[in-house]
Amino acid sequence: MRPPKISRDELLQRSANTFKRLGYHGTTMDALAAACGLTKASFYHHYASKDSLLLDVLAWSHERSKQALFAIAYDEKLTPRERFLKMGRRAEKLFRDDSIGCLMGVVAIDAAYGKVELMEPIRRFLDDWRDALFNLYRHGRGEAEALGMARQLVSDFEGAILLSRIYGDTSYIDAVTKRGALPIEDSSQVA
Amino acid sequence: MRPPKISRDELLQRSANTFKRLGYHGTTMDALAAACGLTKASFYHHYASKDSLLLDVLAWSHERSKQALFAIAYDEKLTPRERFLKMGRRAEKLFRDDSIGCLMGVVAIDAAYGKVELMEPIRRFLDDWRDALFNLYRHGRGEAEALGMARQLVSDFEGAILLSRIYGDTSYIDAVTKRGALPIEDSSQVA
Amino acid sequence: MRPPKISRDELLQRSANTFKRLGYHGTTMDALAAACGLTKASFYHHYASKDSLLLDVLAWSHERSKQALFAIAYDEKLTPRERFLKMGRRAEKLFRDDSIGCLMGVVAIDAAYGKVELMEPIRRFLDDWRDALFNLYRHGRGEAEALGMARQLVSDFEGAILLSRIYGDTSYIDAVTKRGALPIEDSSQVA
Amino acid sequence: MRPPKISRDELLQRSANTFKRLGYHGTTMDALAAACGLTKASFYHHYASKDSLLLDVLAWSHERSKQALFAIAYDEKLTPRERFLKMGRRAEKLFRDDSIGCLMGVVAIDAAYGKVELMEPIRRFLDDWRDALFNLYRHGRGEAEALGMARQLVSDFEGAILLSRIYGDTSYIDAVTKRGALPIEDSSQVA
DNA sequence: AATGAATGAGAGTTCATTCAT
DNA sequence: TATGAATGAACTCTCATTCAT
Repeated sequence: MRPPKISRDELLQRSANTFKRLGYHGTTMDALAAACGLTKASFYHHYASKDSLLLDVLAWSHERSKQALFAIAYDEKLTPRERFLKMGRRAEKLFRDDSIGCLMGVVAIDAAYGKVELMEPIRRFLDDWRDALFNLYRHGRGEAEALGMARQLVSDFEGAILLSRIYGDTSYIDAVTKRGALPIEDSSQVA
Repeated sequence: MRPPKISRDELLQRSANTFKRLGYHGTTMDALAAACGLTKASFYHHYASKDSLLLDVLAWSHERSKQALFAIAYDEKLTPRERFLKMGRRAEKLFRDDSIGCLMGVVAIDAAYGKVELMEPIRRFLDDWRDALFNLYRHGRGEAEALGMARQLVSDFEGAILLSRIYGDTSYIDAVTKRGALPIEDSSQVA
Repeated sequence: MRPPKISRDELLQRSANTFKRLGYHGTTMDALAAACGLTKASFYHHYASKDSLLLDVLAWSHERSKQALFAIAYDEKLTPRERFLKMGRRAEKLFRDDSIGCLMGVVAIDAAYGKVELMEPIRRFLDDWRDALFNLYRHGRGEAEALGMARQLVSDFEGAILLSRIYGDTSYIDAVTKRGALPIEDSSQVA
Repeated sequence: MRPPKISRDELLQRSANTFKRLGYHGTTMDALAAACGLTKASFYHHYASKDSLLLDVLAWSHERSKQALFAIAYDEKLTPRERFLKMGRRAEKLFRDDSIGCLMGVVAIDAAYGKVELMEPIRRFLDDWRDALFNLYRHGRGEAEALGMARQLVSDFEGAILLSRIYGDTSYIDAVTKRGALPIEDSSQVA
């Protein structure tokens, strides 16, 4: 049988970027198909509907962030401070891919109003991010305080990503990273 | 000539809320008309197009924030700290109106990709907000530092508004206010 | 406001004829719109979907048959035999309109498989037709027998309409009328 | 060269049933392939197009009815009356296969409007049926009268099949058989 | 022969906008 | 100004058919 013109992974990546750039409503099936080098009809061979595609894109995007971003927080080869700074650099890179923005934030604003099936995956993504940061903040302070700081940091990052998009300037993300690193004691000193 | 069924101000307010709730692409002319108690055709007596309406809505929203939010920063009857805390309370109220969100952020994500005529008003809004905060941070520190803090605070607020929308919990906004107030010395002590 | 290009009644009539001629699946929204002198988009101003139109068309068609066909069976100014013959002539005319066929039979074959919301209106139509014929057969024989005869006559008519469509020859309908009239005693003789 | 997964006969049988159930327009190539346990692409190795398949299905269905139904009329081992009653029982069985309906009637209503290439095979089928019945009615009456009776009986059967489909009750077919048997003198008496 | 992938044409539907009273 | 009706363009999705292994 004829070989696929695009792999599932590539398709999801390009669809994610398209959704991120244009928003859910702003993204047409034609735009998605074009981004994947397919015709509209061919695209439906891979996904039965725009909605089901979005759900898979959200799941794929979450998984990818887990591996490329959140996992850093649990990398025991680095000090907490190093992990945090690495996460900041990685975030700046991930959220700059193709266009500046966070797919989850975009969908939350653009399509998710009152739709539980979309809000839930988005919240799970943010929860995972928060938990990763919490893991870096927990040392040397109470759980509640660390959790509050982690929550706020996710919020800070989302704001920075949004402002970066608006001003076309990713320094907002760097600034959040810098500020967030301050309360993390360098473990090498501790050790 | 019949009298208008709805005032210009009321129409802009309701349109702003509808855009904020559903996003630009998610808002249909039918939804706008319904929100204003008009038929779609009648709505066009007030605004010639969805785009021109949006521009007016952005301007109206900016003006409103100027008076209701940014102006607080220049109220000499209050100490800087009092002004800041009042701005935080007012923000929490404004961005919770009808649905949680910031119209500017919504439009930036949903409709503004590559459209200068939309990005410019949005940036001007954020700049004004930043300037207001800058005015509270300038005392007792250098201009550059104060400007950086103000810039970051706007970003923090936008992130908090987004997370508040996603989690249905405006405490994110309060947390930003609380943290942002810390570096502002209480003028009453100073005076 | 602009005057409608077509009345509700005319629209339903023309839609009914189009469905009857082309079947449900064979009838496109374009065909319906063209039959009514409207564009496809304008057609949606009158009906929200092809399905909801079909339901209204079935109801309209039923009502029309009630008044133009079934009512004859209860016209006390005529003898039962006269009524029956008049019904036959009217049927031949109704089911020849625009194209030979019975809308209910067409939809039953073309769209109704397993769909209760379509089968029910179709059955109610046939039941009303049967009841009308029953009213003509009940005199001089038992209820059960008359009911059986009426049921079979409806079946006969539907078959005749189908064969008339296939052979392009409405004499099948006349033949059913002639045969069905035989067991009805002429009341004038009775009186 | 792999052996075919399905025989030509089986494929035609299943396709016939699918067309009968869903109508021509309602039957998709996917539905046909699924009914035959093939993929859509594989199905095209057997038939080049939906239309050419339909023609073959009509021919196959005609041939099958000839052997299983019409031939009974010429079985000299039975009396005309016995033949007729056997035909009725067989019809009830054939037209109940998979779903209640007559493929020819379904196609006539659903796809054949104005298409000679479809109407002709359908008419030939009905003509053959009529001729078979004519063979049973010719004894003891004029040719013209017998032909008229046969024509009407085919019409009666088609109506009964349609009503059976609509009401989910094959007793309509039995009733037609019973009535149609009356004018056939029992040859055993004659012989 | 079998099949997963691809596709042009078209179907049903929505939408921003215009018309005519 | 208000509004029911009308509409071209575009959108999501389906379908019969073809391609390439």
